[in-house]
Amino acid sequence: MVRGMTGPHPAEDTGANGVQALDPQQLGAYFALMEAVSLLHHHVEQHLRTEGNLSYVQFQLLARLAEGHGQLTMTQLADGVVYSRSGLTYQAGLLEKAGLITRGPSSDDERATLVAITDNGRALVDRVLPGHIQDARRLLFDPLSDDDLHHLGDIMTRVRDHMRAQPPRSAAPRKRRPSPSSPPSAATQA
Amino acid sequence: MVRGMTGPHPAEDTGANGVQALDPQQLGAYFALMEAVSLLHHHVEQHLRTEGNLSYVQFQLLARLAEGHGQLTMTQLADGVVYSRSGLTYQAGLLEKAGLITRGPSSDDERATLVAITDNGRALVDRVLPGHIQDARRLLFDPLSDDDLHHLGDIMTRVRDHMRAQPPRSAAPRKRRPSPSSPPSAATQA
DNA sequence: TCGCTTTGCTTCGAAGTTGAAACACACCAG
DNA sequence: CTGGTGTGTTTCAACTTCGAAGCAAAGCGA
Repeated sequence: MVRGMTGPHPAEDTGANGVQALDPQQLGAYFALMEAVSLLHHHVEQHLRTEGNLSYVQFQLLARLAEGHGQLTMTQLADGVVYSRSGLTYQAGLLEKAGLITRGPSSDDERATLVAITDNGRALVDRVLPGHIQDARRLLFDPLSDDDLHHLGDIMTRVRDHMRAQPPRSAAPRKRRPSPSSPPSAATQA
Repeated sequence: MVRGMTGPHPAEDTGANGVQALDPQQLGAYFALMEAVSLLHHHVEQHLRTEGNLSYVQFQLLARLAEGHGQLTMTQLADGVVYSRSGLTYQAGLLEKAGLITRGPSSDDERATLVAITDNGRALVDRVLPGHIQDARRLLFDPLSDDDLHHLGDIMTRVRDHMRAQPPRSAAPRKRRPSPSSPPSAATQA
């Protein structure tokens, strides 16, 4: 995709904006990555839908709640899955109505809403996860060697952590914009 | 991310469903991949929006039209971008109204709609692409070595091609596709 | 304690996305 | 040619998603 960019358009566009050459290898890797994940996402979503009537986001939320056995606030949850807060409110409403999670007030912070997974929710995750993993394995890992897998995990972990260092997407300050380098703290990772 | 699955739950769930062990390395790579791309997608989307008032999908469509200098049908376009056909109709409407593309009938096939990029559209892509690439470079390639980059491109290209081999997402047959709950009578196979 | 700012969440309206159904043409067997 | 099926697009209604605005509690300095 867009490989033709180096054709009609000069690759060395060092003109007014001083952009470096558009490395075709980077372009290729970038677009392949985006398309592959897009395809993977669609397949997985379809699988989750038929298997447990869940969207990928809902699955992520449940999985996140299932791994840590404590409760999480809405914000922690939203940041954990790269999702808007209002969107999370909506999804949490659905999941609660389906009896998969519970929402309750926090004694710690009167404003916060603590979300916890129910037994039903946990059961659903347990029921759906194996198939989900198999799906991902078949689509993603089938054409990869063990070495590839290792390298991929290593690379994407580094990239993810690098991106997490950027200000979290849902934390856009609402009144003032502090310096563009506010350390998001390792709260998410820890 | 769901790493705890190997804890309370036996990793060798070879029970009723015969699922193999959920390889934690695969899990890690998979979730890191999904989250990283999700973050990347959000950043890029925001950039494209402020830079050229485009969504990522719209950019993809224009880029795809810009690289090949011919015209594409709606279906070709939708498949190329991993997008629903109805969604493409909507986006094409916006892009056409913005004067970035043109839609016209095909002389070849009376049903088809041929989409072509306009000079304005091409100019917009040229204007936005460098910054887009720089963005991706900063977020994605910054923490990677040349070797990593090479490996990543290689891996994702293979994965993408592997997934493309699966039936394209928008090609679900429309007639003989009774839902698993519709036909109480065995009318499926007549 | 009183104000002012920040933070956690929800509500609201607008925009985007999707699959199913509707259309219209293409293609093939008879 | 005629009927039946397949294919390319759009329309439609329902659902999701998002950001902005709103509300309430927390934090902080005077």
